[in-house]
Amino acid sequence: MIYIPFVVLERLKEYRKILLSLDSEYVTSEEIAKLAGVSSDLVRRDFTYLKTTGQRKKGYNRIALLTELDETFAVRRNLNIIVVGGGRLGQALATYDGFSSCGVRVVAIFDSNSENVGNFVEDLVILNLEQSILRRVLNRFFVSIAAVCVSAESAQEVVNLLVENGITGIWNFTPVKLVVPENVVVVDADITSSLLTLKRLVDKRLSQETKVADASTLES
Amino acid sequence: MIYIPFVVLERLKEYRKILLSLDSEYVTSEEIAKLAGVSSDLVRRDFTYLKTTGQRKKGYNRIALLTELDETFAVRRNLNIIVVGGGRLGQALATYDGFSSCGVRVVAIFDSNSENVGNFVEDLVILNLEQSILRRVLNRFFVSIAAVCVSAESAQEVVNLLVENGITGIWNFTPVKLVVPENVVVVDADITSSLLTLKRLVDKRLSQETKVADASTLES
DNA sequence: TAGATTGTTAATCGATTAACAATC
DNA sequence: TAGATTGTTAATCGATTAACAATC
Repeated sequence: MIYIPFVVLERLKEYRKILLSLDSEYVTSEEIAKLAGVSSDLVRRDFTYLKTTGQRKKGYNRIALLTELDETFAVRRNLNIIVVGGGRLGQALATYDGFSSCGVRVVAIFDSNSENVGNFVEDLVILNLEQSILRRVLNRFFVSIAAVCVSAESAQEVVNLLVENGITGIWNFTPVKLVVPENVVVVDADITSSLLTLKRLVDKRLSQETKVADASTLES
Repeated sequence: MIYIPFVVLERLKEYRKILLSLDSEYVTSEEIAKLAGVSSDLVRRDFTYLKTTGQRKKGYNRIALLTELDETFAVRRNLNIIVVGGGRLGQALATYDGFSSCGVRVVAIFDSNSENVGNFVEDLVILNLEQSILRRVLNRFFVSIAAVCVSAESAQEVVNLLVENGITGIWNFTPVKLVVPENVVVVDADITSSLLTLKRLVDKRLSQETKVADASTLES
């Protein structure tokens, strides 16, 4: 597996999304660049981390690029995960359409609230988050990844239980900074981060508008 | 508003999360650095973008730092948004606990599926996504931001409608690359991006394990 | 052919780290 | 005081851009 710098990976994901939105046979670095908001030089430079090469005057074969990007992100490789937390978010996640096209399968959904246990979320029954059941599911389906959608208050406790029972990857949908052993990986996915980006953008725009208004006032 | 580079903003969000997870009066750059997985030099350098200064031998006042970070991300400033899409994800978002502490209020939830219209999501009724109703809500509550949680298929169409009616900020929960006019901002929030990060990490770990296994095989 | 586009080298720019004086 | 920690300067490192030869 070739090492690819973090910033490049982030852009490759964006290029992938762009390629999925197009439908022509060939795309040029310039086309991709425009949609991604970067320079075409950067796009070509990023593609040097891939094996796929372009054709002069034509550009890159869109499907070939997509295929390699899917390999880069292991899209085709099947991955079984569990969802922990049977609230609205957990349910939304457990039934997320996009998983099938990314090789992800939710094999079970857990909740520690006995009110939710036993309820159906489409064709999955919410299981009691309890050591023996958890272990059986993890072994049976070779699960090492858990999507954690519980309340902020119980997040760390739940994660501890998961880790004790062999989970080595946490997909963290809570806003909590989780503490885990070295061998466990946390990928943060809660919306706070993008929310703060949004709020700063709105705030920036407001202050710019104020500036513009001030300027016009001065001019008049 | 002081300009802060993108990468620094991303780290500031992480520091904020870390500071929220601690409870001491003072924190040192070293403590934060350890939890964030960066060097303490970098933390101090990042803090030069803020007005808050530390105290030698003591570190930084945690609350003072948090207060300034909250200002940086406009956490206290109230922002009214609408949620578009009344499915599981839309419902999860409309009832998201974290909004209140970030100054965000969901003032309405829309859906174009007549089956969902009229249903309650806690104390909000799902409204019909229709121009006249939309306009009235946007004017009444001074809304410029819409969280879009509709299906991938209808995403672009829905966004067009929103933009035509004055929405200038899209919080995009669909995996679609949206096309919008220049004056409209899109902040992507769908989980595909973090999912691909997760899958690559898992894949990397698997290939490392294979390598280790190979090595031991060779040794034996 | 001429024009368009890739792929790559060299130059620039920006971000991180190393180092350390200041000082609580 | 001595030790710990900040804040900043200088050195390094890495990432982006500029430029252009190759060529379809």
